[in-house]
Amino acid sequence: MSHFSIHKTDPASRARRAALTTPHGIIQTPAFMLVGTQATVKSLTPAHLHEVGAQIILSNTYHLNLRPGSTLVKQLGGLHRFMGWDKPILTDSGGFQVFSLSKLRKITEEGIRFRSHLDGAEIFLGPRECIRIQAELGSDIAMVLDECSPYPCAHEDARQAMERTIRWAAQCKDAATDEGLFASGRHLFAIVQGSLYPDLRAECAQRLAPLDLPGYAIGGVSVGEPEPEMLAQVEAAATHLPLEKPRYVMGVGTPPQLLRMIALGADMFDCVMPSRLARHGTAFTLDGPINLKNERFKELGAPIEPALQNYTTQFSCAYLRHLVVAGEMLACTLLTIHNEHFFLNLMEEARAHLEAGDYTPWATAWCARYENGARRRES
RNA sequence: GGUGGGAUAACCAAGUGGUCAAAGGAGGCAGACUGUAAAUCUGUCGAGCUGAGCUCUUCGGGGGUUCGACUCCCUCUCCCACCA
Repeated sequence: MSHFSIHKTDPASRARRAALTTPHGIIQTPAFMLVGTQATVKSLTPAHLHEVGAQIILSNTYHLNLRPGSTLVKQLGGLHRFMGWDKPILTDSGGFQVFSLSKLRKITEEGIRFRSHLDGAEIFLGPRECIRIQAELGSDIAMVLDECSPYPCAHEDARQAMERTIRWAAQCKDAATDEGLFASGRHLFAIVQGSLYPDLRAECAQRLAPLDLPGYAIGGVSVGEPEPEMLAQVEAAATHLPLEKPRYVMGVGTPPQLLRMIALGADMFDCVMPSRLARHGTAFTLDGPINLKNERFKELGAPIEPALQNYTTQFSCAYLRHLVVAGEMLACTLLTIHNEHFFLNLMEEARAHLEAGDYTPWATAWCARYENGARRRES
């Protein structure tokens, strides 16, 4: 029996309702993964994670290797035990840091040489290192080392990054086999690169498919390009990925973007948006995001979103605004609970509508309300 | 009673003859944030005009010197310190 089973497909789009089995449990898809880069979803405890309905969280190879070190985590019983989270964990490879810490790195065929953003020490991350670290962390889903192109990017440069990503993917697969990753039921996902070029996206997806990995990701999106271009890249890659494997779009997106990518056949997502915006005072509502720092919430006794039930919605906008304005740390926790719940709840509804067979009309109406609400506030 | 120090934008605080509507901070109001070097960053905050810009009113009160004063002089008021 496969680790990925598709239960239902949407009659009006390429969306599908499926489930992905990992050593720490089954993930119902479409799924949103909370980002816990440094072995914590900022401001939340594992109890909160369960409460908001998290099925799986993402953590990061680069950061955990720098501090506290993957060997230590392994000694202490692995990442799950270390952080007190017993459900699945996906670890990002550090490939994205190639992009986001670009001033501190040098890329060669062997891998990436970083200057630590913490103390400037030089560190090397190649395919083998990257897999070894993720194996030590004990992640359920490891990611291959990839090279994320900046935006904009010349076709030739994008091709080179793509070629390197494909070579590294094969090396990562070998390393993962050697580490016994697959034997223990853990997964390795390859990553499609190719920047904004549909031909590269298609080629990359087609050339990665024969590796026959447990899943495929679409990377290098939402790095500054306009939304239509981002969705076009997802579509270009997704249509050439194996139907029977999970597809994970890395690092996105806004709620409407998630629904649109589901329609393009994407199954998994992760994004810092709900937690970061929470820390910056923004809360998600069915009518678009609101900035609680705004004066209009000063005396508002209503909850952020009356249609949603979570720990935070018992409080008034006025109270939450007060916490944000006063710089209280509880503001971070409460708003993160709400925002993460908002995203996870959206995925739950999407799954329900996929099962009911009315995903496309539902998603269209949902986006219309969200985007009209946001627009109404702007005017 | 004497001597010295001080009063700057609704708060703190620089400036000490023109480049000052006046640094900086705090605070207010808005904006950004998409595989987290982010509880971060950006803009804006005397008034009026839609505005690059222009006009008007500001540095305790009053008077003076000067082409020109937040900056110099006189005086008054209030605060602070020390001496009586």
